[in-house]
Amino acid sequence: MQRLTVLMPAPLGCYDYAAETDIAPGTFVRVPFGRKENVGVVWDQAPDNTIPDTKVKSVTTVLDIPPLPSETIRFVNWVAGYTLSPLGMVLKMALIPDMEKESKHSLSFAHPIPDFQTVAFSDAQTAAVRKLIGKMGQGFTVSLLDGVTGSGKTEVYFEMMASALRAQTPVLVLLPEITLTTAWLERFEKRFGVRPAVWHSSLTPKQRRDTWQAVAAGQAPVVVGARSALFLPYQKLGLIIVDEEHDASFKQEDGVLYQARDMAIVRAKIANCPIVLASATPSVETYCNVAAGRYDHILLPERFSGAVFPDIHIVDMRRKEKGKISFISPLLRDLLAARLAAKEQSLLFINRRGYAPLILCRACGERIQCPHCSAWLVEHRHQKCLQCHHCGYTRPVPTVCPACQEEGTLIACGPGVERIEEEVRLLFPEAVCAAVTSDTLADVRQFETLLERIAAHEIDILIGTQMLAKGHNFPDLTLVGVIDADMGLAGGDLRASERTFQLLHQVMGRAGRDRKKGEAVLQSYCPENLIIQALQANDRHRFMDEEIASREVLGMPPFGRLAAVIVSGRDQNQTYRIAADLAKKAPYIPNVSVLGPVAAPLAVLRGRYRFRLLVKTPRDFKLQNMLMSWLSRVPVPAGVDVRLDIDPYSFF
DNA sequence: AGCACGCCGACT
DNA sequence: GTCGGCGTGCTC
Repeated sequence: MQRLTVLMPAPLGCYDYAAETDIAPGTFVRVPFGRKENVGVVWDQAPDNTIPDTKVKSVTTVLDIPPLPSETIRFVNWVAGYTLSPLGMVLKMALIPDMEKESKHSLSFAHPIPDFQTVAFSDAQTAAVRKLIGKMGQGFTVSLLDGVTGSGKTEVYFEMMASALRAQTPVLVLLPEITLTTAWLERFEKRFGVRPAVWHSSLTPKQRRDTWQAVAAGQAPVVVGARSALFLPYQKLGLIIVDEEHDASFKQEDGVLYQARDMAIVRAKIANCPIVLASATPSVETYCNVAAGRYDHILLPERFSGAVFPDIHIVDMRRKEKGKISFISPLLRDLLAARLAAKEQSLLFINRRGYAPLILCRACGERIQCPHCSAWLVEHRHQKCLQCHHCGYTRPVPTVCPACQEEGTLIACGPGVERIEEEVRLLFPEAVCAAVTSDTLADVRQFETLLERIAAHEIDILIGTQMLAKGHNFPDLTLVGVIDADMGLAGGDLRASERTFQLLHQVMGRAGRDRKKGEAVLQSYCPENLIIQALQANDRHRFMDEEIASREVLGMPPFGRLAAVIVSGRDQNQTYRIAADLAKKAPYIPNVSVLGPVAAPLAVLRGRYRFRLLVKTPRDFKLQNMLMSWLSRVPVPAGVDVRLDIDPYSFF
């Protein structure tokens, strides 16, 4: 009898089992677990000799499923160790729900044709292509493909993919979920003659199963997916592309907390293959890695096909005439009118859903709050209700103030998409406008229908959130208005400036992508802000250099490392006691600081009180070991939850 | 994560 | 007197 370890897709570690013969790691097995039977994977960990033989049960069946590749096993181990998540939780991300269910016909994706379409390149693009292709088959390398919107980044990395396809090695392309649209897939099909395999959260169970099995069988030459596609069972990856590398949505914020861009680099290292990060506005982290010589920098300097960055007008909203409640400045109004006259399209960007972010009583000052979260309720006039954007709580709009019972004293404060839409309809009743937020579009299908309507010029003025900011090319769109350019800076967290800069740069890039030169209007209450200035000058380096300098002075990432400890519970006092106990028992290590606890910015979320501690360490510090030994010395009662977020992006 | 066991409120 | 609420504890 052999003893081996089996890992199951549950928030647990490995369990020991007995088997007649040795079974190779990666093999799928069925094992008794509690009073049930589970599917698990034979793991590469050593058995635990402290478990007596009497407790060890036997493997029931060896399943006829292609074994998990050893690279996937190593990757799962690495991610679990880095994020301090239970191994089985990470394994779960690498499997599909009904592992035993067999697809009727094992699906294989058509092989993309490397030379299906030949593309004419500029000199800069040709040089970039040559450099990138030179990295194929040379082992692990990281390159930043850095080029503004319209510089032809996609076409350039398509050439590198063609090279991987000729070498018969699978390719993974990671995209932010929102960019993964028909438009991207059509571009791929035009270049390679077939559609790639796709992987994202809204696949049906059958599509999921078919695709997983095709990847495992080596029958998916190209997979295009959102972050979870990293965990598919690739046999021998030849290339990874991470497009829109700076996008904050690569950070998974629930379950296992991981940064998919960073994990993609780890995955490439394990596969010993090249990885390319592509962006028009690289993240501070990536920029620093380039500066330090860790990543190769491949620059595409100009906009391809003569497209140019728009002319930018800054409007100081502080000089607005008193008493007049208008969110659209006279300049923006005039430019919108000119676009309508010229039969061109405009986009108004406001990154806030609903009608107004706050309802205030002008008699008693009451602000209507969510009963479960420390957040204001947002008025949604279309749905005739107030909503909490954090927990989903909904209530009707009250007619009297809930605090002082006065009638007709409640006023809506600040703008949201719906309110801007209302103002636009008032100003331009003849224009066709469309509000675009996650509440007006139920699914990907509707979003794509809308994109088609925009492309067909059925809409004159678009009003929307960041859904509209990313990677959609509308040739007739020549004006972008940013209603509140300072909005994203309010929270003041580590990456607020960076995110705002990237988002505004991206949304302004929507204006005048082809031929026509566009215009952009930035409405700001703080026009002297560096971000606004750098955007106006179209000078990314000015912003980045300053941002990097300030991170360096403060020892913030990537010059130092951060980990957040989030303590939550229904009992405020008990929760705080645990958080305080953690702070008291924090180890003293030179250059390592433990800050807090402080009430989280969202102090109550879904009825749970939340306190945060922040660990700040030097760049090369072994954060995980310190966290593990620290937390093991603090007993946590049931009802209180302690979560770790390594390299946090969100500070709520 | 499941799925038990276990101890307190409204029902035949 | 039982049915069932979900709090806590275990699964090799």
